[in-house]
Amino acid sequence: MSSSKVLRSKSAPRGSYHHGDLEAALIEAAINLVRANGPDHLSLRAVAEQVGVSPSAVYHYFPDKDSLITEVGDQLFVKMAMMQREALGEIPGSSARAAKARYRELGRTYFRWANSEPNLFRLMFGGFCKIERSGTHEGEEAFVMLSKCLDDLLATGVITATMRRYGELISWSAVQGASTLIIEGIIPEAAFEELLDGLETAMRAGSK
Amino acid sequence: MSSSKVLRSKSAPRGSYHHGDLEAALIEAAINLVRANGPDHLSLRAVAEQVGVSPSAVYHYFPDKDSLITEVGDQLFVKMAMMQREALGEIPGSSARAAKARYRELGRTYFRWANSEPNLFRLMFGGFCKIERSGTHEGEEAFVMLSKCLDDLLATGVITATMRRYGELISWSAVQGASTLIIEGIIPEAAFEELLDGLETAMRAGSK
DNA sequence: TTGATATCTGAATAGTGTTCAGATTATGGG
DNA sequence: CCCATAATCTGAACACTATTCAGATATCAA
Repeated sequence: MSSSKVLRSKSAPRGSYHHGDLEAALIEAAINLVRANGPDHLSLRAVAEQVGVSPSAVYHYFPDKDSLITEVGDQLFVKMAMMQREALGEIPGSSARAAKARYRELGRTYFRWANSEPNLFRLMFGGFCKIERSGTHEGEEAFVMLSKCLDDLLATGVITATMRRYGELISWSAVQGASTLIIEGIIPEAAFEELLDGLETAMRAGSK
Repeated sequence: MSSSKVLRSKSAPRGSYHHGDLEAALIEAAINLVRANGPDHLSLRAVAEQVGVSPSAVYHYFPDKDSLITEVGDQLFVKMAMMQREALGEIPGSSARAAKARYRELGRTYFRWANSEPNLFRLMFGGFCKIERSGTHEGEEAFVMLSKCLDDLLATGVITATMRRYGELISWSAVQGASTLIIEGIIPEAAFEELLDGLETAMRAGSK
């Protein structure tokens, strides 16, 4: 089959030998191919063809295929944090009601991302990208947003101090797990809202 | 490199043209290769070579590579349920203490499986195997074990009736999610015991 | 304009999933 | 026992993959 539409960055001279911003174009093409075909089934040659470049050109920017995938994963984590930030921005206020709404929206955004782009979610959490992690998440934006959200829930009396201690771990784990179980067809989609209900109930009255 | 030790089922005539129980041998070899190299990077030809058979022989038992992987996934789910059953069997008694111990051991077994064989866990929950699921889990053994465990916790007054309602969903999701986050190196291993503490605290006194 | 350097190509190698005609072995009926 | 038939497996082929490397092409600095 003939190569379909070729993607070039806006600042790239069309038809020139040099591409302009090949690295970014390769990552973008890889994201689209993973989205369509899954993280396994990603072909380096298909990525190169999408961009309109020879397969070996890729090796000037990435030592191998796994490095490209890892870079893609990195960008996806950034993108996901951006969505969380945007979601939180739309719910201002310091009332208990607002704090609860922020907490749920944080979870919903996480799940919506997983459910709308399951293949990207699988790439992020399926052992494909080897990102070196600190282990502690005090600096990472998404974790900080969740922490602040829990602080607000504690301050407005929605959750107990005891449960505040487990807040990040339980919330993150449960939302991550439910997302996986749902996109893999193991539990129904409607289970997610039920999980949020359960989480809120659980955190509300964990024994002090 | 020369093909290493060839695996044949015990009842197979060594060196004969026919294998004996090729299907089972192929699945076993596939499991070992996935365990070592990850669900991506599984090679049909490597599976065939392990068993000492030509690549095309595989196609007499599986229409394609994905079908073999799906079959492997199926068996892994059975194996996992078996481990849960064994773990529960070692904790008899109807006291609250025993019920709590069973609940924790159910979670620990789930996590131990994931943490000791991350590549098999990734195969099961990474979108590799296309298993057709009912959606409801009333018949599935692992789910039933968790349900009974929660019934005992309710009967012995460890958890409230309100939280009993969310028991399966929260427990399963949280354990699944924590397992993923830990084996992918996103949170530390020690977080799992902390999660169990948090779960128990949360379920103990959810508002009635 | 002229090196020097960054960027990309073309061809080659080794390995992949999959198909299919045919070789080999087992099985059941006479 | 022997033979036809069916089950099982092989070998070669095809199109595809990641990766390497010598060399072609473009950009940039002097």
